[in-house]
Amino acid sequence: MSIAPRGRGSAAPSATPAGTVVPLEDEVSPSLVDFVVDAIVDGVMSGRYAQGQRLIAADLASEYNVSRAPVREALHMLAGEGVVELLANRGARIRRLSAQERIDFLEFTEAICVLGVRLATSRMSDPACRERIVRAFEPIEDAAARRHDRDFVDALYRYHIELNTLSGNQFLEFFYRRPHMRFYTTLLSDMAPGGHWDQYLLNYRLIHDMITSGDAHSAVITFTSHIRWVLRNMRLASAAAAA
Amino acid sequence: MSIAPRGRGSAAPSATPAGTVVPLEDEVSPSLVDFVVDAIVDGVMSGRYAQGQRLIAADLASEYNVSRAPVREALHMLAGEGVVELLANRGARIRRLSAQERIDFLEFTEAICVLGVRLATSRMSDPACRERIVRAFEPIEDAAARRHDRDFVDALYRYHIELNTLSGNQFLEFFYRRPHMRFYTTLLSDMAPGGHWDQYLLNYRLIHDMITSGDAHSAVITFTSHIRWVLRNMRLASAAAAA
DNA sequence: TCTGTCAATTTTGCATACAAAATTAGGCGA
DNA sequence: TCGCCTAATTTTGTATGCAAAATTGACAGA
Repeated sequence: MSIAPRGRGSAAPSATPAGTVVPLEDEVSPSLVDFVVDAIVDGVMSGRYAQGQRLIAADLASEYNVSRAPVREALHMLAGEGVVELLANRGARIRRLSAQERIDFLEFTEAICVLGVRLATSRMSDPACRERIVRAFEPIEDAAARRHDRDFVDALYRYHIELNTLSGNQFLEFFYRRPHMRFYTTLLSDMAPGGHWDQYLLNYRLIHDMITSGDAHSAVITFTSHIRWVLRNMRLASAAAAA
Repeated sequence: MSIAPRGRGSAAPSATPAGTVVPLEDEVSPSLVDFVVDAIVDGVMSGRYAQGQRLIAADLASEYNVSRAPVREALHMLAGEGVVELLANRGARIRRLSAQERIDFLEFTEAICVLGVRLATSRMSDPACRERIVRAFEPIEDAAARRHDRDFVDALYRYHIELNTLSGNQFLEFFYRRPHMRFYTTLLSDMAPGGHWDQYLLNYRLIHDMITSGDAHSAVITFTSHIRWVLRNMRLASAAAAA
C-alpha cells in the first residue's frame, strides 16, 4: 500500500497501532483528498473493491491513516464522478452496473469515441501524431496475445485516450481522461472480448489501419460497425444468461 | 433564498445574527450536502455565481447557515461533476470555459445527442412517446418567439432530455441529466443562437419533424448538419472576435 | 509612481467531538 | 427453527478547533 502525504491539520490521526502505515513527507504534498481518491480508484481498478461494496469511511480513514474528513470529501468527489453512489444516511458504495447498463455504457462510449476517431484520423498527415497512435496500438496486440481481458480493455482505453488527445477537442480529452471513464471501461472487461478474441483483434487492426491511413470516413464506419457487432454479442450473451 | 433542512450534528452553527436564514425542519430531510449542491447549481444557473468566481467555503456556510463541513463536501461533489474546479490550497472556483472549450463542448454534445436522436426516433411508432416529444418542442417555439436565449437553450436541453429518456439507454439518460450537462449547456447561451434565430429555429423544426416522422437516418443527418452549421458560426464568430 | 518585502489577516485542509440514523445482536414467544 | 422486538454497537452527518498555506495590506526603497 502507498503512503499518505502529510501537510497541515495537526498530524496523523492519533491512534497509530502496530502494523499501520506511517505517513511520511514525500517530495510534493498533494492533498489527502487526492491521495484517497487515487487510492480508491486504484482499489477499484485492481479489483480490491468489488462492485456494490460498501465503503466505510472510518475503515478507509484508518487504512490510509488519515481522518474521516478527507475520506468523506474524496467519497463525495467520486460520487460526483459517478464511481461511487451515496445513499442517504447509509454511506457510499462502489457503483454497480447491471449487464444492461454496461451494454448501454458501451453504446454511449461508441458515440464519444467516434468523435475522437474522426478528428484524430484527419491529423494523420502529421508523422508525429501517426507515430503516437502506432505505438499506442502495441499494448493492444500484446494483451491480445496473452489473452488477458483486463489488460486488453485497458489497452483499448489508452488507445482511445491517445486518439481523443490528438483530436484537438479539449473537452473530449478532459472528459475521457476522468476516472469514471476508466472505471466504467474496466467494468466492461467481464463481457468485452467474450469468446471472440480473434475477430475482435482483427476488427481493431482494421480500425487502426483505417485511422493511420488518414481516411476518416472509413475509420468511422469501421469503428461503428465493430462496436455494433460487440453490442450484438453482448445482447445475445445477456439474453442467453437470462434464459 | 431557501432554507436548509436540519437533521443531526448538534444544531445550526452557533452564530445566528440578525438577517440570516434560520434552518427549519421541513417535511423530509435530505442531507445538507445535497441542499448546498442544489443551491450552488441554482446559483450558477441563475447567474448569481459567475464563471471563474471563487467560492469561499466559510461564506457559503454562513450564507446557507450550515457549517463548513457539508459545504466542503458539496464543493468536492461539484468538482467531481466538473462544475467547479479545486485548486490546491486555494479552494474552489466556478469552472470557466473558454470560447474554444465551449465550441469543443458543443461538438462533444453533438456526439452524445446523436445517439439519443437515433434511438428515440425509432420509438416514434408509440403514440405516447411521440406525444411527449411533441409537447417538449413547445417551449422551444415559445422561447424563440420571445427571443430569450437562456430560455431557448434551456428548452433545447429539456427537449434532448426527453429524447435521451425515450432512447431506452439508461446510461445516456443518467449522463445527460447530471448537473454538469445542464451547467455546460447553460454556458452555451452566450453564443448559441447568435444572430441566427430564424435559421436556428427552422433547422430545429426540421429536426423535430424528422424525429416525429420516425425516420432515424434522416433525423441524424439533419441534426448533425445543424450542429455543424452552429459550430461553423461559432468558429467564425470566435475568429472574428480574436481579430 | 512603481516594486519588493514582511507582518496581519483570511482561508484552506485536516483532525476531532458528538448526536442521530442505521445496523447488529440478543432474547423472547410462536 | 423462525420471525419479531429491543438494546447495544456501529456508522453516518454535522459542527468546531487549529496549524499551515495563501492573500492582503502597509510600508520602505528605487
